[in-house]
Amino acid sequence: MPRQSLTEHAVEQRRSEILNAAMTLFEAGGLEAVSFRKVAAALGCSYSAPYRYFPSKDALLTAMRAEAFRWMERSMLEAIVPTAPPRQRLWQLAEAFVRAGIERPGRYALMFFRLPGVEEGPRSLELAAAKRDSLDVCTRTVAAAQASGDLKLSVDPLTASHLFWAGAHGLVSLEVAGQFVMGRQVHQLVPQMVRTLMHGLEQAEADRVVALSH
Amino acid sequence: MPRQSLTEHAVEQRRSEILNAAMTLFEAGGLEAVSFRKVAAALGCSYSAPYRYFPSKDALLTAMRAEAFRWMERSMLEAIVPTAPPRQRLWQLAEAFVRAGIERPGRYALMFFRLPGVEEGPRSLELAAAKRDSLDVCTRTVAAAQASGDLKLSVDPLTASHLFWAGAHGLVSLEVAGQFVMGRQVHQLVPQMVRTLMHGLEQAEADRVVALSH
DNA sequence: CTATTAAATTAATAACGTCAACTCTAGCTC
DNA sequence: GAGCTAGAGTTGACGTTATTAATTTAATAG
Repeated sequence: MPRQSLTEHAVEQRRSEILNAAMTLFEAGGLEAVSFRKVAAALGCSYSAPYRYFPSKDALLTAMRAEAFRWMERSMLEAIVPTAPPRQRLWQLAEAFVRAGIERPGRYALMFFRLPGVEEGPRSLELAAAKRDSLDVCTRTVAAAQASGDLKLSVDPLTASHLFWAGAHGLVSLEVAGQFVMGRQVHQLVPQMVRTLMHGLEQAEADRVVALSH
Repeated sequence: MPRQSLTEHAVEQRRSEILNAAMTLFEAGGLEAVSFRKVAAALGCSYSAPYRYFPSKDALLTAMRAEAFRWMERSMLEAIVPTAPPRQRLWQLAEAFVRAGIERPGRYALMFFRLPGVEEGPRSLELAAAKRDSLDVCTRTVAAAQASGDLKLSVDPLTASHLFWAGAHGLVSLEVAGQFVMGRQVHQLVPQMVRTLMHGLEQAEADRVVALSH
């Protein structure tokens, strides 16, 4: 074998350099500020060099989306105080999710918005994994709260976390995607959403109490 | 005055011809299939002609987004049976929302996804109006249900409709934006979401009952 | 008919994604 | 060390795009 190729680590290094440059560009000027040529210019290399690490712009965008999910996962994990009571951890998580989304609408949009075509390629295990992992944070928190007896829900943790996640995402997305929720701050609506969902999912319990008391 | 300019109606006609062509192209091949040149080709005119009706591609995209909201509004209105009990109308609305989103993910994505840059231009009153009107369908339905006494919520109709809308959108968006809700059909989750929100918002009532019964 | 003027076309520019051909260079075999 | 080799990077090119300026077309008022 002739010339030893870059170590796997070095390749990963390059990849993340390119990715970082692309994210910085995106952060500064939105999607239209992201092009192979600008990324390459920022990196001081030729406009075609990044092709060795990302086969297409689509692949670069997909990697950016995965990175956005990882960032959200980190944001949530950092906000959760491990010593806090389980139920409160769920609140911390919701708050972190919303705060992250509002503070960095671009990154947030990257998570959920289909950019290039209509199809979501089945490719990119990386993106799928990043998605799963970030949702898992929510599922685990719910499961922990439920296991500790701090939270009694009428559905399984996965369903509950889907509902929480969707509720929070719906609100943030409405805020991020335009002044839908017009005069109001999502900050006010999200607690309401979480509280309502909690109460609703505990409803079965309450119903039982009502039924018993009759 | 020399050559009479197109009547306002004729201009509107042209605009919607262009818009329809763009939507058809989008429907068939996603965003990347939409370009002034392809639209013009489909219309049989020069690639620069549409510029007289849409000052930029951004403007065309914005109009497409507004059209997507109008479509959603129509879908919901068509699904609501005016003679049905108010509470059931809310269910019909939610179902219609979800069905529309799942059946035409492209159009749905158009509604909520920021396409070009990160900024949502303050321009386009048309888009803002289309957004408002489609949400209004939900708000009015909730308000009617509440006014008729069929639905007793602990919050005002606007807040409630924001929560319903966000909940449904969150789920559909998760489904549309990728296989997030993995093995499950949103069809199952949406009723759960609506039911949970309803129960949660009626919780105050239930709590009162519980309190009274003690 | 002529002047006027909106509408439409053409030509041109700059940027883009992508690819093929090329150069360069570090290491392997001998 | 000489020469080969393959991977990393560069350049040039092609086709497409959005957008603008210059130009042409055509209809109507006088």
